[in-house]
Amino acid sequence: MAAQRGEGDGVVTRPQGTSPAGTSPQGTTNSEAPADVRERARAIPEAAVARLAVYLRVLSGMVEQGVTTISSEELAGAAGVNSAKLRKDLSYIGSYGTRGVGYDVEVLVSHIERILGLTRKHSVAVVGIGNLGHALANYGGFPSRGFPVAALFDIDPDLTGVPVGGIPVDHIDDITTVCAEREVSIGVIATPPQAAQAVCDRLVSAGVQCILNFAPVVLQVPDYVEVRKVDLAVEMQILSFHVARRADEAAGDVVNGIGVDGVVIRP
Amino acid sequence: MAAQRGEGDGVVTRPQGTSPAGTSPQGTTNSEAPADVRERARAIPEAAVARLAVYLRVLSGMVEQGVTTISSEELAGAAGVNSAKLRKDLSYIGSYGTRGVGYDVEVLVSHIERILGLTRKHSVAVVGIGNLGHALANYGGFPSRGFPVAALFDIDPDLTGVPVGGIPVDHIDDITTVCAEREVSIGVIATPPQAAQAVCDRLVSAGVQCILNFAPVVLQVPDYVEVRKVDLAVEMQILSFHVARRADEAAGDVVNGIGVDGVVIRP
DNA sequence: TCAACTTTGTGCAAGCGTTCACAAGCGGTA
DNA sequence: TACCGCTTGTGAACGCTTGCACAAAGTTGA
Ligand SMILES: NC(=O)c1ccc[n+]([C@@H]2O[C@H](COP(=O)([O-])OP(=O)(O)OC[C@H]3O[C@@H](n4cnc5c(N)ncnc54)[C@H](O)[C@@H]3O)[C@@H](O)[C@H]2O)c1
Ligand SMILES: NC(=O)c1ccc[n+]([C@@H]2O[C@H](COP(=O)([O-])OP(=O)(O)OC[C@H]3O[C@@H](n4cnc5c(N)ncnc54)[C@H](O)[C@@H]3O)[C@@H](O)[C@H]2O)c1
Repeated sequence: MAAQRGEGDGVVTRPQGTSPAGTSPQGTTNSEAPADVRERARAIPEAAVARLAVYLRVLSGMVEQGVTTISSEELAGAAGVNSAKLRKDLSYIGSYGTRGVGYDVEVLVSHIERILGLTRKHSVAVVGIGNLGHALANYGGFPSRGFPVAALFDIDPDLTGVPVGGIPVDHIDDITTVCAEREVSIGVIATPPQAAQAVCDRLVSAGVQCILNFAPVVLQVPDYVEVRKVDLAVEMQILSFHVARRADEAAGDVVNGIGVDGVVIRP
Repeated sequence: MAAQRGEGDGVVTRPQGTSPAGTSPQGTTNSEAPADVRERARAIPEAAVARLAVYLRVLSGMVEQGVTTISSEELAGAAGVNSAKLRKDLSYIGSYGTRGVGYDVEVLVSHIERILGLTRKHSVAVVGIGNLGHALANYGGFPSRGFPVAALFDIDPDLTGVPVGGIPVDHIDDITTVCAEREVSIGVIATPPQAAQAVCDRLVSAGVQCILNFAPVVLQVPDYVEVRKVDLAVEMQILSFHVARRADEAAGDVVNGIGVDGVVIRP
């Protein structure tokens, strides 16, 4: 079973856990034209991929503001990273900058989109149309970024046929046919935790190979399926850890009566 | 400004970006009793903290099932990690296992809770009671894990006073007084992206030092504030990247007519 | 054309995090 | 008590990620 990644791995983490759990044994390929692109894509570190998505969002904003050129320093500032890291990240996808000038925003956007596979459409299915499922189905941020929500599923017969965010809910039992019909490539699990593994299994047998899981459970999937998880309780607990650590530090400083300079708990 | 961590960095996380951007200069503390606990807490890698939260969830399930003792191998399986990693993670918080036997589930639970700071209560405020905010306010998983939702805020006057999930929504202008009154320690941002930085600034001046951000923006905060972000579009794009990579590999293999054995795209 | 200046792309070293592998320690058994 | 089998805890090696620092490569202006 493949390990799943997410948040802090923050993360998160990712996240966060980042070993590319044997998606495939390295087949020595040696075709001519697309080979370098493939090799390159394969070589991009997971951490860099996550940041590329962030750069893409920032750059899209820049395009809308009419910015045509940007330096690594500026982009790094806007994305909240070190500029050396940014340049290294961009170097994984090729050399598209101009020394002395910076990067052409549109060129960069199109190359990042290419690397992230955003030139294809990725239809999304949401399973579990409860509180969270409703929010996801209504969320405009998915379709606008190339991830149209194409199907909704629930086990509750009262929901079947009811349109949410413009799409009628299908019964979970129809998952295989509907997913095939609408070419769903990403499944989102928003069911109660008890149902998550079963739903996951059904998604996998329906041919879905990418899963985003909101249920607080560790899903078991075959190696060829990619799972990412979003676990809000875990996020909260990481924040809690930092609160505790900071409180302990403060307590220690008070005990010592030292009052370490530079530490500002609340300025 | 502190960098913010989240997802995958995954693995996330990171999850992902994981450098402890100078929350404080290392003050050399040397008090006696609690010093080792503090030193230890400080030394736990972020990635390990995220996993400890997962172990805790799994262990809580075990307690309910009446399991009293568990080996690293079993727990690792249930948490989806390698058993060596699990043991190392647990070693960061101390030596509470019994060689030849395993770990006492309840002992482990209480120590992880202590390290994660879950012995204190962490009140949560949600800002932006729209689609997502409603789901979060109604989510039972927060209070049940020691994160009571104590306040809700929105800018929409029509929402003010309306109870959501049992708590009446307050106007964003009252954020400082209400947060102080209810001792809010974690702020959750679920507003549109345009409003996120302003909301973040208000949370920070209200004394909130931990922020969980759902808006797709990079927040700028002072060093002493801890930000974690949940960015669903980024998660989707990471999944998309893997689809693309896999498709490229498959294409390459087909071009070569090799058909690398062991690669199962869809079994 | 040339020099001064700006910014990219990257080799390299240091720092983390993961994994291996095994000694140390514990419980059970004869 | 002495032995055996099992499981923990961790030193050490490895590999990924980060950040520095600088040569290479471009622009601008004279
Ligand atoms: N609400 C939140 O803000 C939030 C936050 C974080 C995580 N989560 C997690 O997301 C999941 C959903 O949360 P929610 O608050 O929307 O719960 P919910 O109870 O409101 O909704 C769950 C939905 O799933 C459906 N369902 C149940 N079993 C199913 C099955 N086998 N197949 C298909 N559908 C099924 C139910 O009919 C219901 O409509 C939970 O696992 C929860 O822990 C929720
Ligand atoms: N809905 C989702 O499933 C989803 C998923 C991922 C990310 N997000 C992100 O979460 C955020 C919220 O999404 P949503 O779908 O709930 O949006 P929404 O429009 O339904 O809700 C936003 C709410 O924020 C309130 N608001 C606006 N400005 C405010 C301010 N200055 N102070 C306080 N409140 C303010 C609005 O009145 C509204 O109630 C967005 O940034 C979105 O990108 C949403």
